[in-house]
Amino acid sequence: VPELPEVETIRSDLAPLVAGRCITGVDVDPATLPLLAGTGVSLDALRSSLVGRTIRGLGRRGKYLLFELDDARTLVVHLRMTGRLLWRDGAAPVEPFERARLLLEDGHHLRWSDLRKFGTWRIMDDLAPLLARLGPEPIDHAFGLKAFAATLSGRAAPVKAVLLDQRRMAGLGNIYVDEALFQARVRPDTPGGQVPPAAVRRLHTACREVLEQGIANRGASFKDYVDGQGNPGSQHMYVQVFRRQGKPCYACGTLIERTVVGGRGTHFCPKCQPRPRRKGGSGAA
DNA sequence: CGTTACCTGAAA
DNA sequence: TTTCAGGTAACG
Repeated sequence: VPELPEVETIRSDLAPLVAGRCITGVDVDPATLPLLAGTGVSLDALRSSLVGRTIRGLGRRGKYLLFELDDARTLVVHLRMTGRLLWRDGAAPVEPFERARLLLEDGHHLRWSDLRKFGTWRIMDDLAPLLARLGPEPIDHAFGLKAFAATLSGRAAPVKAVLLDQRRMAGLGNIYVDEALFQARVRPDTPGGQVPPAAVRRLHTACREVLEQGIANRGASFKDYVDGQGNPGSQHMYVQVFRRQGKPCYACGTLIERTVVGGRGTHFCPKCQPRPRRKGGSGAA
């Protein structure tokens, strides 16, 4: 249940282990294959794309992991809700909910575990169509306030929905969005276009900071997420609002509330994150 | 734009 | 037994 910090942690764990290694085999549970690789993709086709290829490097864009292959193609992996990629000795026991594995020349395996089978592996010749669907990285300092403000400007959708939309910016998910909105003191259901300018500035900074904190803490392990070695992160110990409904706000003591915004469970402090004043308050706070 | 479906297990 | 889950694509 990986968002940008969790995917980045896995990437940084696995990159030095897989770089320069040749793939010597691929196994996939037949019942999972059409969900994992796409309907109509045979195991033979997947093997012919991967076996014999050397992994040049491991990249990331948004929540996608990019295994760069030596034939200029890319194995694009998305973990969705419960996907895991685990670096294991070839003799290690089968993982819980293991659905696939990549065999590497040094005897290690990358084990793919995915309880809910939502995760995907796709071989892509050209990443352009994928990248075109993704907005900028919120942690990229080149993604400035002006561009950020433009994504919110004029939008009627709740600011939370805008921040979750991977086409506008890529990498935030439900945990970090709630945390960023708390840090910026913005109520999640505020229409994007009605977030006051000062709050837009705070939110721009908050999105970067919560993601960077998540990376520093190696991700949030509420339930399913583990890193590339199978170890949990610690970011869940430091969340301010996510899944803290009914508990006191660390800043003011008011009880955290839970609602649904954009179809997602949403957590906020009703006092620290007030509704913006609608009339006469359109100027900077 | 909001809602539904995809899949499975844990928790209520 | 029912509801819920950190994601996204496909609906209406």
